[in-house]
Amino acid sequence: MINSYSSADKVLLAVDCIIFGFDHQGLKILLIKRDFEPERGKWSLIGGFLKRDEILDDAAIRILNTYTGLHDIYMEQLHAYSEIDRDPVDRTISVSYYALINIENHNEELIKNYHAEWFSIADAPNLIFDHNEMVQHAIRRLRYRTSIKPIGFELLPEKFTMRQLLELYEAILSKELDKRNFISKINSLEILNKLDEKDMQSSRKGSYLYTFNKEKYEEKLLNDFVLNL
Amino acid sequence: MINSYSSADKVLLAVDCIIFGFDHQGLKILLIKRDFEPERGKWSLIGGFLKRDEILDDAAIRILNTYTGLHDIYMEQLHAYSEIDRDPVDRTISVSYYALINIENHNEELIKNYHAEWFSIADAPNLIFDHNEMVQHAIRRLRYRTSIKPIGFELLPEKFTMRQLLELYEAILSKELDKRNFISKINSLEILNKLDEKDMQSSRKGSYLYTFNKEKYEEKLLNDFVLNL
DNA sequence: TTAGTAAGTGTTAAATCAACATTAATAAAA
DNA sequence: TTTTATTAATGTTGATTTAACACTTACTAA
Repeated sequence: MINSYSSADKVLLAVDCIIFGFDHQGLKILLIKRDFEPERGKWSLIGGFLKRDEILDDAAIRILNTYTGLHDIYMEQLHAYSEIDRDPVDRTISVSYYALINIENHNEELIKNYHAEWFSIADAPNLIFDHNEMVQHAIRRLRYRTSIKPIGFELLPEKFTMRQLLELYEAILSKELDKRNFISKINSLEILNKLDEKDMQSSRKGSYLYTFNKEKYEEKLLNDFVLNL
Repeated sequence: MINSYSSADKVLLAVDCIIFGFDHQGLKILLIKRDFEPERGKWSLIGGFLKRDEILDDAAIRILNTYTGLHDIYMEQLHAYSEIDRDPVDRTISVSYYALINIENHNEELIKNYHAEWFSIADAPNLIFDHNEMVQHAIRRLRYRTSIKPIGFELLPEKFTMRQLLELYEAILSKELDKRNFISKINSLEILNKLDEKDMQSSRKGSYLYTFNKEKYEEKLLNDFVLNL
């Protein structure tokens, strides 16, 4: 009988988070050095087990909060991984989530205590289980997301320069973009506020700072568009 | 301790399949009238439980085969659903898959025995649990898929007319398409073989039959493109 | 005052898209 | 055999979008 609750096998359900951040060095992910078995001492994604009274989205939020201290983070479910021996201890199915966070906002204390660390995508260490695959999958998804929704609000500081935004897009898409075309395409979305203030760090001339127009940004988040960069 | 296997709760893991078919009436899904509790007698997606020695993809294949007799079907994982009481019997997380099948190829015997039936998307009955949501989600995904990969090979008979292909796209995207523009865009993909044979059912003039060029089709499946219809 | 550096800014040719109507082929009916 | 009815097949054009490209400006520090 195909549909029998009694004969069905129960499994552990884990949640693993691919946490993306962005700084002057590019796109990064937050990894943790495991101090528990199995694979103690190796690097892995941040994860945990689903609780009986919890939905997956909440488990992802809880896990992210535990390790970073952050609330109200943009997260999206990605995929369920179910290879039989993906976790050697017990049959565990893992549902991956990716999160976008502002790298400056996390709780450094917490991160240190958990032996977590930011790695540039390019030189991240090898990860346990199928976590490398999860990361690759998440990058593909992030790239896709970038083509149909605005991005940056979650990853950039409140005030940022056009160059920072450009470099964020270049990091995600991993290709060079034409500065002038980029600016006019971004401007056509009408999601930015240009401030009167300049950032004087990067050049003698100084570059104007921008913020996101939260209302318009969120409207665009809901209604997908096509952004050809 | 956040990472403790012993204290973690195990759950049932189900797989539910949104099975799409296409015929002269449009896009359809295969539903089953449950003859087991809970919700006996109501309509639901075709589903089952994950077995201990099975990965999710294989469970989906097994379930689809059980109800339709079909092998080698295009399937894709969609999403994991985890609301606490989504299944009233026991805590069950369900991973949905969508499948594309040629509606003429299924095993009618099997389908009848299981009280399964094809419904047009538009007038499908209300479904149990969160299955309505799963269907909506699957339609959105199918629509997206259609914009970046070729479609039709899985859903149409081996030989088909340009009109059938057009109507398939119209059904999926639920909008009318310009025939001439559609044809030239499809032709530019170079995935069709035009046969010397005509289908005389639909008109006095008769319309040319096409087949998919399997190699080129599969190449396009791998390398996403943008198809603006 | 000068030199150096990154910021800021528009134009154009090429490609793509969207809108649109007439002729062709055939079978059935007269 | 001719006419009629029906759907299939086919290209052009103006509008829009995209991609490529280089010089001037503003400011600081020497």
